[in-house]
Amino acid sequence: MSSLAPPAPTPADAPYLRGLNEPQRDAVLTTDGPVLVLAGAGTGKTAALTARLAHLLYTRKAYPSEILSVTFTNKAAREMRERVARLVGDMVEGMPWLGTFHAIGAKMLRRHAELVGLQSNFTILDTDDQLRLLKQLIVAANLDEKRWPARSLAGLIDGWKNKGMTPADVDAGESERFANGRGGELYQEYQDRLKAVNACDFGDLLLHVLTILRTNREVLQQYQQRFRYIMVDEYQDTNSVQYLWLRLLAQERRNLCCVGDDDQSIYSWRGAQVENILRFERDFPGAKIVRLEQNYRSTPHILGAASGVIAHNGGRLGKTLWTETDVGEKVRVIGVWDGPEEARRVGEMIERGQRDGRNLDQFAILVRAQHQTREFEERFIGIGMPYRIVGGFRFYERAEIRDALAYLRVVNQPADDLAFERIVNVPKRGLGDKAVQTIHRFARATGSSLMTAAARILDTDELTGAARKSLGRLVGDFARWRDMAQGLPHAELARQLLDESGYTAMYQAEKTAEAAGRLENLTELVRAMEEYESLGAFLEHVSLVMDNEASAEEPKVTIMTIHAAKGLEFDTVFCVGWEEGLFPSQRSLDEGGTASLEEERRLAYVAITRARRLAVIFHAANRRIYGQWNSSLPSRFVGELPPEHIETETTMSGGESLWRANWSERADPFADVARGTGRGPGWQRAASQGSTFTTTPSRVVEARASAISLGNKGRSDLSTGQRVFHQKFGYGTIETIEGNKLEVLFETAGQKRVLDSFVTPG
DNA sequence: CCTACAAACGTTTTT
DNA sequence: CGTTTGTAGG
Repeated sequence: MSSLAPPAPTPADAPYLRGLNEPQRDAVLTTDGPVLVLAGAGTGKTAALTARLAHLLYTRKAYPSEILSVTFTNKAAREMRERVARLVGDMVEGMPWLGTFHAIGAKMLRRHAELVGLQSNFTILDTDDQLRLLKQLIVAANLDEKRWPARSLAGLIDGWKNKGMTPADVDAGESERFANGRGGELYQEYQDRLKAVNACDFGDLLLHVLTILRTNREVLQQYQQRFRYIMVDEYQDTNSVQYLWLRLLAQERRNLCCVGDDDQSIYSWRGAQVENILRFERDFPGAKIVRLEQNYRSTPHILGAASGVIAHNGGRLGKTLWTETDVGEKVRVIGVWDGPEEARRVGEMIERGQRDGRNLDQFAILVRAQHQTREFEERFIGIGMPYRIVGGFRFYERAEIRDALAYLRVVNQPADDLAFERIVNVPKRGLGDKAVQTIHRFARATGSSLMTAAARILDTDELTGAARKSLGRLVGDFARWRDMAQGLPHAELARQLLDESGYTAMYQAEKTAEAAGRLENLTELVRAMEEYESLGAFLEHVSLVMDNEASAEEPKVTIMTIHAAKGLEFDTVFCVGWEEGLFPSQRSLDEGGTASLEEERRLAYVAITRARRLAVIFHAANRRIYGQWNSSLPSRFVGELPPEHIETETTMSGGESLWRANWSERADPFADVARGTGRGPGWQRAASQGSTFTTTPSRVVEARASAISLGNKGRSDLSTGQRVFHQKFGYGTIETIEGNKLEVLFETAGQKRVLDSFVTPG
């Protein structure tokens, strides 16, 4: 720590305090003891947080490595790192514990993996791998995968993990939620399988660490000592594991500073507990509460509109946002006929803004659900308006990226069965279901990995000529790539691997725009690899951190979900689709009760408060859902906007009274037009919609894995001259036995070499 | 084993 | 409506 910054200046005129208001300074300077910073939207939360970090470093209250600083998203972590660097320079380099919960969890878990039965080079599964594995378990448990989809089991397990529950904690009642009470059992099996392949999923990164902290006093103490100060961003989004984690770590020194806004809690569906923030004072007695209420972002009308909506929620900690900026424009509320018109109007307003010299980067369209982006995409393509859609598929979620990573994972760790399975027949090399099943069966019987099983099977006649040749080539290729990995820079290795495996050729042959895009992504992937020390380091990064970094090219309109917009701000914000059933979403209305309606309302609050200068809210009278036209009512949130802060307009004849009447549900002026037939007259030139969230199935049927390794030892129940049955070759007589390999003279198939695990005494 | 076609199926938000 | 998943034929 020789490179520490200049001696601490007197706090009052420290550079990092410049421009901070009273409460912000308070938050920065109250370093010891528990602190809760209630930071309303746009109140300079990040500024305060980074200044606080700088303050701790500057005054040498802690070394960079002694501060635990967690954020929720990678973007937030990156931003904080950058901003701290601006204040304290390279010192930020020495902050290994600044990152997302998951990244920090992974780091800790790698150090203590053996305490939960993993090796430190464990792989982190993506959702796709996770689902494939669960599906296998469900099929193996003789369950109908239609009736009990892997997806819902994944959701359940995720929920349990978010609550800090290991399989042992799942009681009968919880277990009942899947396959008539077999939920807990499947959870246990899943964890066993993960351990067997030395892998863990996202939830494990937190849960395993919690288990380690709970069961290993020395480890806990070590971290309690190390982290002199703990800071948590977006505290309202923390779930139970994260909460338990923090409580354990902060217990000793009690220097915990949490920053959050209960009104912006929008992740309860992912296990986040607003209660965490609501009960902070009880959890940490003597906690200091700091309120940041001066808003530096929006105009009074925007704040007034947002506050009016959120005021309908109960159980808030309560804040009064105020601002010194000019009144500005009222929030515009525009009622349109249908979705396409909504897109058209938004486009026109942006074009007008452009003519007034505004940059396209200053506009954002905020949607409730991903599929709403289509309408705008179509319209913008039509009028040549540059746009960017944030969210959707992350870079590392794209098929080609995951395939490429799977290849690298197998090179890195040949026992990575899930990765192997993913690419064994990609590109198509004649190793279909049947071949994979054979490999699987053998791997299971011998307790070895798929790669090992594949290599052994080559010495037999289990696979037919073509498949055997193909598999042999693949196994040989991997052996060669593993050798190459020793000498070659890993980016170069990846390049050659993708080439020699025929993977790039597969897309080159396609000659579609989509394939070209995929090839580009692969190039990008290889390029990104160059920045990492080792293949292992890269794989870690990619599974945790890599996201679509919108390379700032030309200015574009941003289209994204409200969730994705949290923490961002734009000059002009279009809040679209404010209709009952869409926003608030039907689902939240159906199942969640008031709690989830309030969460929707917080979303509305988040959406409006993204705007600096102008917020425009749209609602359409007709919308197409599943290709069917439906008439829709304006969202109840529209009615909750204080009239003095809004200006309404409607493009339909009859003026605003139309939708007001509509909303009150007395007379529905559109009823006979649209509702009756479900199909209106001539307005359906609308865009399509749909969704893209389903995964490629793998049809590997597998029984439960045997934990016993047979190695090369043969079975004791077989002897030469014995009659045996083989699924493919029928009955035959054993001629020779060599370890686990048999020479059998089959009655119809003739002499074959087979593996003992494939025959039964017959 | 692969390709072509039909039939369900699903639509919130994501580290 | 679009997608993915299952089935029949080559």
